[in-house]
Amino acid sequence: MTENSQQRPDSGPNSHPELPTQYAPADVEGQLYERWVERGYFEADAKSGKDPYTVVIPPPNVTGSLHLGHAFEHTLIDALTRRKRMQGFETLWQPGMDHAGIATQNVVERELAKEGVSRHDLGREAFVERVWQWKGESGGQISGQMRRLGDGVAWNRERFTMDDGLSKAVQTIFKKLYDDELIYRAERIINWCPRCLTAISDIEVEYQDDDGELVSIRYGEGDTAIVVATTRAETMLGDTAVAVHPDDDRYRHLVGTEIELPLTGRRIPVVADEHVDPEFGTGAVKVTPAHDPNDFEIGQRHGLPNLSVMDEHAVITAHGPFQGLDRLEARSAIVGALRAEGRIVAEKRPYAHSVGHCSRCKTTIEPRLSMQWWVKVGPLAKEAGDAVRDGRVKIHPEDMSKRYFDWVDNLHDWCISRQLWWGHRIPVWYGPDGEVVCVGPDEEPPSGEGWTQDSDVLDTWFSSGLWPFSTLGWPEQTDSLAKFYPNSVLVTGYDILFFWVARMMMFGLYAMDGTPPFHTIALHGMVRDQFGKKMSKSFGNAVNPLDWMDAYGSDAVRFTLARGANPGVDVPIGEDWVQASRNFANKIWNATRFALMNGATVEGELPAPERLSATDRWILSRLNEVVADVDAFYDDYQFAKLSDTLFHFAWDEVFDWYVELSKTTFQKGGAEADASRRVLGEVLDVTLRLLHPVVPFVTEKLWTALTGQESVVIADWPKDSGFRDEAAEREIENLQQVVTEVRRFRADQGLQPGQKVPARLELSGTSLAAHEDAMRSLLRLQPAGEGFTATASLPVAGATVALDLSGVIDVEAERKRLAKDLAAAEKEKAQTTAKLSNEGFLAKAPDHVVEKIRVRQTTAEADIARITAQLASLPQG
RNA sequence: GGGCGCAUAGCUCAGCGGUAGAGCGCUGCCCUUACAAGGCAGAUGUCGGCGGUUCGAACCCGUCUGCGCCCACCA
Repeated sequence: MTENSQQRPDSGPNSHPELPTQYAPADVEGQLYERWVERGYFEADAKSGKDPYTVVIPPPNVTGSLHLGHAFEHTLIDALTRRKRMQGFETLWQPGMDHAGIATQNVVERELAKEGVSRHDLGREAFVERVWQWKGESGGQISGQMRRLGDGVAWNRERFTMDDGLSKAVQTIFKKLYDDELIYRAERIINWCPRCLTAISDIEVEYQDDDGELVSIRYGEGDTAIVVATTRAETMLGDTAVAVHPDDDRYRHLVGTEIELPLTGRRIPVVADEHVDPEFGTGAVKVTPAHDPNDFEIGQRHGLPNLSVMDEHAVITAHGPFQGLDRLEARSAIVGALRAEGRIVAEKRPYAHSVGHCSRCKTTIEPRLSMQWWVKVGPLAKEAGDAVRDGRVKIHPEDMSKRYFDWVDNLHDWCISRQLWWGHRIPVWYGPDGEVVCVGPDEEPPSGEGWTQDSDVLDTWFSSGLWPFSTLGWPEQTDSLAKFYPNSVLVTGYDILFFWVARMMMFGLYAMDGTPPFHTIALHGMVRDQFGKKMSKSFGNAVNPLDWMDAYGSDAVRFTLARGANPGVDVPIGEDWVQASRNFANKIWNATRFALMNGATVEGELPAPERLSATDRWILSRLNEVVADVDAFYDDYQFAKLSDTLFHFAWDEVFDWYVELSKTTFQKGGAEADASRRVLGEVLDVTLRLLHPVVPFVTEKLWTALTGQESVVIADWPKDSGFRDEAAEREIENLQQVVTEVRRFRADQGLQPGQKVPARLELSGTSLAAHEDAMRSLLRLQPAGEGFTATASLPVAGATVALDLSGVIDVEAERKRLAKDLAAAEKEKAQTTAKLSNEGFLAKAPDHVVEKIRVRQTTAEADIARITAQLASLPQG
């Protein structure tokens, strides 16, 4: 805290009995949240007669704690659902967590490693027990963070992807897919992580350019010599052919013959295959069907044997001098041996090429031939694409749908089995005589001698793909499922569009008879640091949201995040900005204090417009415009815009102008003051309700103090009453113009803000006459007493403010400033005049634009007259 | 190799055909009885370069340059 935070005592005429001069989030947030939960505000009733509004949480992994990206996502979902709840929907914000198979298993394995224990030391059962233990701790931490953030989730419905109900859902859909022949088992080349010792799916592989070495090796001798190139020399031990293009004249004579494979004493055939690009390299490719996906396909086409030469740890198993070497050791050993034989004809190093890495542990992926379970995605993906194509599901922002189609329309089959211990066990049993039985959820697994269950578990996305309906009780036909499916909107990051969103679409359509899991997919961006850099632990710029919540309050963190949330775009966030949001919360706090101390009220009907001052009519008119704007932004998921709109309306218009103007009104008292107290109450009441979904805590505290009601959580969402008063809006704009102009003059003249100046206001013939007292108060103007001499005369907006600054005024400074303004006004007049004499413009520009230019011209002319008059009124010197 | 996106004030970003905007930062004055986590006033941009369309372009089209992201089985 700075020295400035030294406070005035919280007593005396400016104190409020309950609200101190500074908002202290820590004092209110925790207890408010617990009260909301206790009162059951966030629970959702499946039997309610209200229309449903459903959003599921993108289930956080139970791998640790939430980061700022979660805080961001939760802020958006919470704002959406809080508004809908206030609008009277039966609102469900479904909480839960994801077991996150491989990620969690890795975390727990790392924990064990610290104790010097491997999972194999524990054995499967004990290890899984250990992971459950971890889940308990980590899960508690996560829900604690969610409470701090203010997430209005239905805690009584919390689910976990591994709980009984969801496991049953997994088994049910597995069985259904199996019976429909959309799940099958096959031996293929898969992405193998030699560290995690499991297969992973295509999207779990991250490609990056690594430096390697491209060696060109001569196979065969003399006439039969063919040069092939590789970055993975060790795989040559498993080569079972060399392939060339069928039309390649260079090799035509060799197709069908056999050549010698160096180091092995084996002879391998030369085959012709369309896949080979004759333009690339030498136009000849070594074929290793067991260790490369392309080669595997070539092998299939030509009936080549699949020769595996590495085990699951990527250690060479092929007999000979290289047996037992790790793949990288083997690589250099083999290159060395080939070089010794004079087989290496070229080496290129470094050779940057794209290499796949395990997204969980960054280990280089080894393509490996393996028996795995697969989902046949073709028919499912077709449906998932069509649902978006025909508009049943909308992707927001829309240009993200291109990415979606690109993926859904070009999908390979999905490898769903994982050689892990943490996850849903594959419900398939193998019999002693090679029987394969898929067991449904209500069936007994086959028992007896020799029957064993498949030891693999399912990809974690298999269960999270069911999340929109499994959390509602599916496969049981529950009331909740009937009420809350499909979900209203899915709010999630564009980074898991493929991992999660596409899978939910496929499974939702499949399991729920063609009903897509949600109406809208609202994609948000990634949280970045204040310089737009990706946040990561290794880069040292990752922020624990709790730290900022402790320092500035949850509302401040939420408001900052919401204010940066442009659809689909990454959101940078810095501590300075959180401070600014904290300041905003404090500003709201103090404005409401002011209102309470001055008797603002929400009691009784709002007085009819005829009984209100222009100031009151102006702010009510603006208030309703803001209600309409905010609604439109919410419906379009424009969180940044709605937050910004509220920020500026509250601070600039309500706090800086309306509250300041109301001080004069309250001082004068009478019927106008009474009406104004009611209007101020109304404005704050509505503004706090509008702000509540984004900054729930401070608004709850203040709104209940203002209204005496139970909670803003269950208050009605404001409606645009339709009231507009453009005349009043123009009138206050004029007032603002005059006040600003005179303030500027005062500042330019170096007058102290508090210094009183004698002045005469000429307001007759303008709409500003009623505001004289307010203007005098805002501008520190005294009545023009005896001996008043107007040394400066400021005509603005039809009014004139004459000031007596005898002996104080700096005539030269003012003359200079006016000259500058005059030049600007004259330039403006010239520009607009030119435009208005442009025939093309007049002929083609729309009326409202022409009208706008006319107004600008008129304004410029008025400014010229005003400034000229001001110049003339300056004392000659 | 394909696809998408971005280049606007010192920083991070809105604006996407009719006078250049916000927050933070910056300058000056002020503890004016809601708030110094504040008030008032102010400065700051050939809207990446070059062409084109248009009465008019930060905004549309083409092109170049520099970034970023996604997808892909180039040995």
